[in-house]
Parts: sequence; structure tokens; C-alpha cells
Amino acid sequence: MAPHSSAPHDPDAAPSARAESQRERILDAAQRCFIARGFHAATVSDIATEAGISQGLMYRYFDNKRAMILALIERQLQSDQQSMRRNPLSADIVENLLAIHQLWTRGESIAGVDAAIASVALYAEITAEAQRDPVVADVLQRHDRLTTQTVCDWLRQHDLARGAAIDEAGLQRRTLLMRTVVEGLAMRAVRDPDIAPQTVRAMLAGAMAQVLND
Amino acid sequence: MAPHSSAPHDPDAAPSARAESQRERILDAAQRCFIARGFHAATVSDIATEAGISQGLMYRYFDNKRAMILALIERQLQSDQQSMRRNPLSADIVENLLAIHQLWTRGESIAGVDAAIASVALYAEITAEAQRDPVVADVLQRHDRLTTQTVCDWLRQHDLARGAAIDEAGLQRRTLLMRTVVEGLAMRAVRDPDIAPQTVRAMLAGAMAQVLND
Amino acid sequence: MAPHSSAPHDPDAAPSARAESQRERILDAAQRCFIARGFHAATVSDIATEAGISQGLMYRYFDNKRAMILALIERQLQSDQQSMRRNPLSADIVENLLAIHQLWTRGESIAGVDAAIASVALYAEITAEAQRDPVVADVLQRHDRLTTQTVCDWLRQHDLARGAAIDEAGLQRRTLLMRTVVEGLAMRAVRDPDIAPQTVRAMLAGAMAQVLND
Amino acid sequence: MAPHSSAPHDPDAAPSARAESQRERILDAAQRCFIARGFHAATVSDIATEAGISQGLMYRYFDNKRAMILALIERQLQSDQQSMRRNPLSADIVENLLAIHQLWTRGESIAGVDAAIASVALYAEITAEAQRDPVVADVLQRHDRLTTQTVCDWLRQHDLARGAAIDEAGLQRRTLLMRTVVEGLAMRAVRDPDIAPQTVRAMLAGAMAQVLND
DNA sequence: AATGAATGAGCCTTCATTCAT
DNA sequence: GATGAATGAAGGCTCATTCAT
Repeated sequence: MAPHSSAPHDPDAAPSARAESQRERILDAAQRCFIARGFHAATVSDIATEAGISQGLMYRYFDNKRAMILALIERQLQSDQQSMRRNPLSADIVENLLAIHQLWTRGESIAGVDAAIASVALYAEITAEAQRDPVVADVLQRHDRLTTQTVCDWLRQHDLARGAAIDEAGLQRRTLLMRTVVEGLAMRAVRDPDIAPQTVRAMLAGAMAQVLND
Repeated sequence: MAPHSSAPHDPDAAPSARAESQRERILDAAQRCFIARGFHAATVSDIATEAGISQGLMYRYFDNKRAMILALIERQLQSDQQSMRRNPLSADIVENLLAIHQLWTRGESIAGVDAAIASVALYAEITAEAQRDPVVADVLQRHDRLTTQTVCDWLRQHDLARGAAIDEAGLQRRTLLMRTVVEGLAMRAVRDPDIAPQTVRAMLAGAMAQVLND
Repeated sequence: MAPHSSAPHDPDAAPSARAESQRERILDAAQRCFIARGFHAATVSDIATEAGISQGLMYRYFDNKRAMILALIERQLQSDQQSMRRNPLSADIVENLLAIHQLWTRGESIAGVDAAIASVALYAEITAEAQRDPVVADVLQRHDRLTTQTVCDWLRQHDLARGAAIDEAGLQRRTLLMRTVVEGLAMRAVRDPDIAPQTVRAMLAGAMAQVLND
Repeated sequence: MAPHSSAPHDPDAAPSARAESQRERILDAAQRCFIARGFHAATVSDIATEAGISQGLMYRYFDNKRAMILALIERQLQSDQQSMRRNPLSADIVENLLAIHQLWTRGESIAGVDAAIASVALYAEITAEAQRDPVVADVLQRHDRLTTQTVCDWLRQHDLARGAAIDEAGLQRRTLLMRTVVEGLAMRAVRDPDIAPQTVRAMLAGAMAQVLND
């Protein structure tokens, strides 16, 4: 019908660059609102205002509020994965996590930092949602396995580099420990923001020793 | 107005036993609803039905919905603490956590089990709320420190029992590790419910070794 | 739970007298609004205002707007049937229809008159809805057959009274003619309200002669 | 602005052939949508899609949705009249009506058939609208009288052809009967689609005998 | 103490209409 | 002429809260 442009409401067509950037603007706004108020308390009106567009227009880009939530979750998971992939294991891992812990502690949303968890509030809310919404649970699990694979590959490379024998069961154990400690630390940062940094550093040093050298 | 009992709406009077048990019933119902649907999606009507009372009556026990949420959070934190206090460190700690991990994995609400986290969804939602609501954050932090103290005392007792030297910095590090691993594992259980149990056991064995024996 | 009263929102309980009278008030208001503006143009807010209650309260008595429409249609059909049943065939049938035609012509809603069609606008709108909504179509057809039976029985009694032989095919033909003329006349009354009464009377006389005496 | 053609948005200019054909396309689409969903439930977007043009463009041909409805009603009435004029009274009138009744019964829109009522749903909705909107009522009545005149002329010709004396009052009576039966039958077709065809034929035979031979 | 009817604010969503291109 | 992005005003509906009984 209109050969030179494909509207966002035409599901068969690839979205135009403008449409894509609008979606991103909306998702950015949604992210801020969801972090600030939560998935259910944030209103479509909030998001529209934050995005600087009218409420009605949002429905050209998303079928409904739930679709916004799902799209945001999907985007968040993909961004998390990319962060993990870009951020190789290093000797500085303890110091890196320590720095990120400080940001979590301040409740700031982390942009430009390669953190697997950009906002603890969003991470927690997505997790809660996964226990209620099977669609969210599925998306989450699919991404989770990719991330686990990424971490596992890291460790395998690390072992090869240091000439250690490859032990698959051990790799999985250490991957799980790595992820558990990171995510647990995020929760700790919110629930008691005043832990002494040296305690965190010592804990991380011990745990990362197991991750990297066992 | 009610000559034979001090009504719960009289703030100056000590709540009667009956009033106290009503509050408990309501909070029990609220807990089930909040776990199933979340703080904001659960309606007052849901909770009233679940508690088997009328909507209007709830407002004799709680000023409003927010007060219910706060009371539930408070109660949850106290119950978590009691679990921790009742559940001393033992050689079975790995197997205990493994069993709880299975329950988390199934998304079941844990009753009668001495788990620090009765429902991961509720735990996550409370954490998210803490990053938005300073009142929640304060309550959370106050309880958190008590719990940290409880765990720390455990470990001190454990060290005394095995004749180890007492190292305060080490105790704090191991306490943090303990809590981080438990809370991280709860999140892992939701985000990827299909991790192999032997992997979890191996990870826990390694981490708990550091907690108990370092 | 409450043994002495059954709330309208409890689907298992028989509605209380109060609830029933509220439903009637709402349906009365809905009828006025639907006649004045149509099923789809009339708003729930219109109806609430007309009924003198709040919007929210309507949803204690009807699940949604569609349920109101369906309930009104059902009530209308039942009332039509009762009119037919109360209003036996008589020598005055021509004059009766003539009088009703005058009311139709003025677009007035007919109350207290035993007219099969109380409001032509409502009758037309229900008919239109039947061609779109299978549920409405079903309800309509079910009632229609009862009404047809009622008219058919009238005519049979009439024939017996005048000593005529009973001819089933003929009864059905005359029943159909009777109903067709009545409903057709209703439409005529709206589409050209200025037909001369003597023309209507003459037409009815001829048609009713066939209905009553063939 | 458009030097080579008189644009439809210029009210002083005669509409170009192109503009006229666009209007027809839009009205065709509108008719399909209105039949399927009703005046108020059909959206401008529906109609635009059905017509294969953009929403914005429709506003170059019609001021607003109401203007579309009015134009469609006007066109419908004209087309009905032409059908009546093209379709002279004949011995087959009973069989013709019987065939049309079948189409009404199936809820199909009748195209290419010389039926006075192309769609019962549309006919009913227009009738309902006439009782609300004086503009519609006026247009309807004006057309109605022309149609009545057309039918009346038919019958006069018929009488002349068979050598009967011309009786003006009788002509009006028979015209009214004719129209009443046709429109009443349309309603019957929707409200009880399962009437036996032989019953319809017998009823029509009797009524048309009065129309043609009295 | 207890009920549940009643309210009204506000939410998600739709849609007629406008406007920049 | 033509598009479709954008707007804003409702509309249907929900729900926390209040109140008469």
C-alpha cells in the first residue's frame, strides 16, 4: 500500500528507523518509571509524560502496557548479556564488583557501566514477576541459560590460559557461585546499604578465589 | 462504644487478644495474596475474601492498604529473624539449603520450614519496595542488622566450639558471604529453576566451607 | 458467610429484594438511554446518571455494559410476551393497533399500554444487534417462538369459538401475517409518521380480516 | 494548489469524476463496515482500511464520521428507490420476495439483487437513528414519500392494465399494505430465521392477492 | 464488631480528528 | 492528493476507601 514506509502498526513490515527510535524512547521512559514506581504502580500516563508523547501514541508502538513490560524485560536481559560478554574476567573483578556495589548501594541506575544488574529494583521486580507470569519466566530462563553459558566459557578460557585441567562439573559449580554471589550482593546492597566496603572486598576476594582458582 | 473490649480502633488501648488474632488472620491472607499477585496487583477485596471477612472490617485493623503492606513487611522480617535464630548452624546446612532451594524452585510458599526467605517473590518485591520507599528501607535495614548480628553470633559460637581463634573481621566477611549466597541462591532458583541439584550442592559445599571453616 | 443477606456479587445466591429493585432501576435508566442514544452511543456514565447512582455501583449489579444490554433485551422480550398474552384478540384489534400506531408515530415510549413493541427505536436496535451478536440472536429467536405460539393459540381459540375447522398450516400463515403486519407497521410509523390514519385503518382492516376470518 | 483538477475540498467546485469515484469507494467500504458492526461500533479506521486508503484522506471527502453516515443513508435511500422503480410488479412478486427473504434470513448483504432492503441490519439501524436524529428523520421521510408514490404508481398501472376502476383511497391502502408486509417480513427474517418457507409463501400469497387484486 | 452498599478518583485503552510532510 | 504520526477527549472498568445500618 505504501511501498516506501512501513508503519509500526503493520505487523508484517520491518519497523522504520523512526519507529524504532520511538520504541526506544518509550522503553527508556518506561524503564525510569518502572524503577521508580514498579511495574504495576507506574501508569501509562507516567510513561507517556516521561517520554514526552501523548498516551494514545504509545499504543501505536505497543499493544498494551503488558507488552511494554515484556519488551522492557527482553531488552534488559539482552543488555545484561551484552554487558557480561563485553566484560571479561580479570584480576580486577573484585574491585569492579566493589565499585558496582557502591552504585547499587546508592540506588542509582547504572548507565554506561558494564554491570550485569543495571538497577537492583528492576532486577528484583523482574524476578518477582517471573514467579507470577509464565511468559516472563520463560523469557527469563532462556536468557539465563545464555548468560550461564557466557560465564562458563569465560572460566574455561581462564583455565586454559592458566594451564589448568578442564573439569566440566567444576566449571558449572564455579559459574553458579559467581552468579549467586553477584546477585546476592545486589540484594545485600539494597537491604543494608551501610556494609563496610572492606568487608565486601574481603568477602568477594574469598568467593572469587574459589571462582577463579579452584 | 464497645464496653466489654478495647477496640482496635482505639489507638490508646492495648489490642485485645481477639483483635490481635484478627490482625494475624488478615496478614496471613495478605501474605498469600501478595505472594500470588504482588503488592499492587493484589486488591483489598482479594485479601478480605481470603481472610473471610468483609472489606469494611479490614479498615478497623489497618488504616489503609499501605499500612497492611508495612505491617506484613515488618512481620515477615521478624519471622525471618526468628527462623535464623531457631535454625542453628549445623553440618547439614548444605542439605538444608538444598532442600529449600527445591521449594524456591517450585515457587511454593514455604510454611513450617525454617527458611529465611519464605517466598522469593515476596522477598524480591520487598527489596524493590525498599529502593522506592524510605520507610520500608529503614525498617529493612534495622532488621537486617539484627539478622546480621544473629548470624555473626552463630559463627562466633561455632568458632569457639571448634577452638578457633576469634577474628572479628573474618566473622563479618563470613557472615556477609553466608547471607549473600543464601539470597543469591533464592534469586537463581527463580530465574533458572532447572539447575542440576548436584551443581547446587557442590557450590554450596564450597561456599559453606569458607563460611564455617575459614 | 452472611446468612441473612445475599449480596448481588455472590453469583450463587438469590438476589435480595433490594438488589433486585436496584437492577430494575438500572435497567429502567438503561432503557431510556438506549432508546435515546442507542446501545453503543449510550455511555455507562449516562445510565448511571439517569439511574441516580455512581458508575462504580453499576458494576455490582452487572458484569459490564454488554451484560446490561443483554439483560435489557431479555427483559424487553419477556415484557413483550406478557403484553401479547394479556391482550387477547378482539373485534377492536384494528382500533387498538391504530392507537398504538399513533404513539409509535410520535416516537414516544409506551408504558402501561399492552403493545408488543414498546419503543420502535429499541425494537429496531435489538433487531440490528441480533444480526451481529449470536447471543442476542439466540435469545431473540427463543422468545420469538414463544410469542408465535401465543399468537397461534389465540387464533386457534378464535376459530374454535366461531366454529371454524382447525387448519394448522392456515394458522401458521395467519400468525405470520399478523406479526409481519404489526412489526412492519411499527417501521412505517417511524419512517413516515404522516400517513393518514384512515389509510392505516383501511390497511389494517383488510389484513386483520385475513388474520381473523380466513 | 492542484491546478489541474477541482479538489473535493473546494466546496465551490463541482467534484471531479475521480473525487466522485473515491467517495463511492469510501461509501461502499462504510456500508460494509456499518452492516457488520453498526454506525457507532464501526471505526473510521475500519472504513479506511476497507476502502484501501489512509484515514487522513477520508477527511478530504467527508467532513467527519457523521457526514459519512448521512451520505450513506442518503445513498441507500436513493438506491432503494431505484430498486423499486426497476423492479415492476409481476406475477412473480411472491417468489421474488421469498427468495429475498432467504437472503435476509442468512444475514447476507444483498448486492445486485433488486431488494428494497439491502441489509436488514442497516435498515433497522437507520430506522432507529431516524427516531433520534431529526436530520435523518427528514431525509428518511422525504425519500419515503417518493417510494410510496412509486409503489402507488405501479399499482395504478397494474389496475389500468387489468381494466379495474381506479380508486385512490384503495391504492393508498394497498400501497401501505405492500410496504408494511415487505418491511415486516424483513424484521421477521432476522428475529426468527427458521420460519418454514411454505408458510412465508402462503402468507405472501394472501397478502399480495390483496395488494394486486383488491 | 461487622457488613456490604456506595462513591469517586483514576487507570488502561480506543478513536475521531488534525497536521506535518 | 495522500500519508500516517500524533493528539486529546472520552469510554469502560477497577478499586481503595467511606458510611449507613
